[in-house]
Amino acid sequence: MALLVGRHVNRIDKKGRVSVPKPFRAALARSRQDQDADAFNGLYAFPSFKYPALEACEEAFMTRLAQGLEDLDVFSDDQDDLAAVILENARELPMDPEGRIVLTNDLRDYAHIKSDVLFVGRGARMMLWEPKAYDAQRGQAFERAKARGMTLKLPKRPGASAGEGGDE
Amino acid sequence: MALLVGRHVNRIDKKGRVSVPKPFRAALARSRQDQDADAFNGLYAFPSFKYPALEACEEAFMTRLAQGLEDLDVFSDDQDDLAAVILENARELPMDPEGRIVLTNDLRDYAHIKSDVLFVGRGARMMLWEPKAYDAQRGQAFERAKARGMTLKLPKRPGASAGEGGDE
DNA sequence: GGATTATCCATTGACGCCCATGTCTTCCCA
DNA sequence: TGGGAAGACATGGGCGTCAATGGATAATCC
Repeated sequence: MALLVGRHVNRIDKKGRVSVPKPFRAALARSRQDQDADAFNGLYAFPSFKYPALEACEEAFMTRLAQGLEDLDVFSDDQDDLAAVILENARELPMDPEGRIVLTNDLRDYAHIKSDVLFVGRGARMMLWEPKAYDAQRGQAFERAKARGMTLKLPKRPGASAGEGGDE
Repeated sequence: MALLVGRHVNRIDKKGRVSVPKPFRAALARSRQDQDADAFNGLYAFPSFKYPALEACEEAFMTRLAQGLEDLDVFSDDQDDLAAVILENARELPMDPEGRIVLTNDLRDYAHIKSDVLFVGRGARMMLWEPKAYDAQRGQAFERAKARGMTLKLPKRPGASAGEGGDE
């Protein structure tokens, strides 16, 4: 699985191209080694239904979404609907030799992206934001987490033996 | 898992670099042997919610966080939100051949770090402090611990509403 | 054939790598 | 037991390389 972390801002040129940040490309490339050598080399992008932003991921992740449609044990009906909507609205964005993608107009419009794109690492996937729109949203999320005094409690993974607890 | 212990102060040079204490580097290197040979060589750092300080860890730790988000549960709960906020605010800090990292401006500002960095071992991860801020915080923690001395000795029972921050 | 898309090449600015210096501790031997 | 040498680690700076960006040319689709 790719490990996408942090934020990066890149500019869209007049041909509509924007570089995927190198750390993300590297993480995706590493992840792609474990998969089909002939997997699609690019990103899958679709509108986020929670935010005025885009979600993007590698092929493996989309595959899991598609499988969700076949496996109702894993997904609730609501989630099943969601997966369908996502797949319908998703776009394949091929990457050029320099690691750039071109956002389609519908995607750009949805996220109100004009000249700059903010890439936000979300672990297995990433989000693409109009920078100012993100600022408005993100500050809140950060303050919420802080206010709730949320502590770092790692998800328990079956089989994981790293006995690392929360803080203090 | 890395075992980080003790405190070390190092100076930031005018290029923004600061040496990760040798004992920490050694512990991380040992831990890294057990993982992917091509794992990211550096630290992941993100703001602490509880203190004006930074948390830093190795890739394995961040991967566990990301895996909490990886499942396709779109209706995220508090833990997922937290993981997301952490991942968004985290930064990859690559290590140069001399074992130095460069703190980004946002990270430095958050912890009010200027010229010196205090590295504090925290077991699996470490904290990065402005030295004076740590002293102030530590004094308070000591007083708090002293005041609570008795109750802290009580074993924590599941279901017991230990009005103590911690989990929630 | 015109427009749109993909590959190739050039520029530039940042940062990663290499080497030099400084400082502190430890070890060795008189 | 003290002085000096030597190693280890932190620190400082110069330079080459790479990533982001811009543009030109070649391929593809309608």
